[in-house]
Amino acid sequence: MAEAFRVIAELGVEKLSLREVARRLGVSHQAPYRHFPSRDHILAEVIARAYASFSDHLRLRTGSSDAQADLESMGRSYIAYALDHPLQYRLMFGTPLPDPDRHPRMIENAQDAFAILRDRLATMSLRRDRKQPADPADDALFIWSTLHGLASILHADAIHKTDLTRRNRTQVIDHIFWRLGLSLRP
Amino acid sequence: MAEAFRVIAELGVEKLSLREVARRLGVSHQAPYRHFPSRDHILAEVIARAYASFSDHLRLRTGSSDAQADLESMGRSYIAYALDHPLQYRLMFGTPLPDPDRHPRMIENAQDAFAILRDRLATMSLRRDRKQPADPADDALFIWSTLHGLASILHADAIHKTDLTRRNRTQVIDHIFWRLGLSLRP
DNA sequence: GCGTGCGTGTTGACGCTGTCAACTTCTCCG
DNA sequence: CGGAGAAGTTGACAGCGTCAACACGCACGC
Repeated sequence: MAEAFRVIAELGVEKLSLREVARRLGVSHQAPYRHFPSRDHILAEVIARAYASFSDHLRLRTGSSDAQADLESMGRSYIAYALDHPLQYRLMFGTPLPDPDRHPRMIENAQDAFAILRDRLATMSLRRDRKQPADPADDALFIWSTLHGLASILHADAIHKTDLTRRNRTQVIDHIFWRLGLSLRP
Repeated sequence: MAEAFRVIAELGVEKLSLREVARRLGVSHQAPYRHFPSRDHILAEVIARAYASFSDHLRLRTGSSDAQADLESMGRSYIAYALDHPLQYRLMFGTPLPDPDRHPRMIENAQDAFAILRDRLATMSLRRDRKQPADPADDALFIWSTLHGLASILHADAIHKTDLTRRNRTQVIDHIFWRLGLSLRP
């Protein structure tokens, strides 16, 4: 698994091959096949671990008592993960996933990660306004959308250079969090 | 090109192969090579056309005089394209792009699409509040983030079934546009 | 009128990949 | 002690991208 991840890091997902992994480990090209039914199963497992790592990162965040501050903390935690672990983030959200029906563990971990955000945001919504009529999951999706979109754009920018590159990233991020705060203020 | 796109539609990007395209067209496996230097060049061209199609779709939108309504119109136009052309959208934003440095045309078209949004939003920002200190490009990025995030989530949801599937998509979309409107109101 | 590029297509080969099958080796437990 | 099963190995096959060499046909300059 570790070697597979290293191959992805060095050569990219699409260049991941069982034979390359085996070669690096000094074993025959069929040895990995004793542990994974197919190449996609290796990839699915790598992605599943990325989701787990992402979930852990979100869970470990220290919560704040103020709802607004807590939201920002969670959002920044999300973005921080995306920026600190670009490879994992791209694997989770920027890569055609191997046939999900065949890899339930991967999907479970993905849903788990989203559940953390949704539950956190749901309680925060309630804390902010007890009589809020809208489904808190809708707000969770709204925030998730913005966070994911921002992370994706920051990544894409890292690859091909839009004119954003020269702009100060932190300024853009701050601005987006400011707007996000505005939209959720009662 | 058309056949290549068809192959992607039927079998997925990762299964696109020059030989398959040639086979379907009834020519030898090397014939496509006379028109494209490599497989990545075909893919890059398909993606470049997707960006062009996306730009056209955004440009053809009928603008509105009211800034708020115009924003919503543009946003819904964006989401409509993502939902009506899931394949193109995934090619542009959900696939590891072939080495961008080697395919400048693809990047140009991508930047063109973003420029449409940015320019539109910039003039709208000015119309809404002439003394706004923040860089309108920041707002453009904020909105782009939310739109792109929403589109990505709607797509991902179409693939692996999060619990969102049962919820009413239009309700979620409406809610997000409502929040987006709130965040931009002066 | 004729030759000659050149665009297009073809065949064949190479090394890479995933995957299947058969064979070996080792370890552990009844 | 013997056998079962896990793990590794070798060999094969088809599919892929790509390089090289060869074949056709049309359009243009002498």
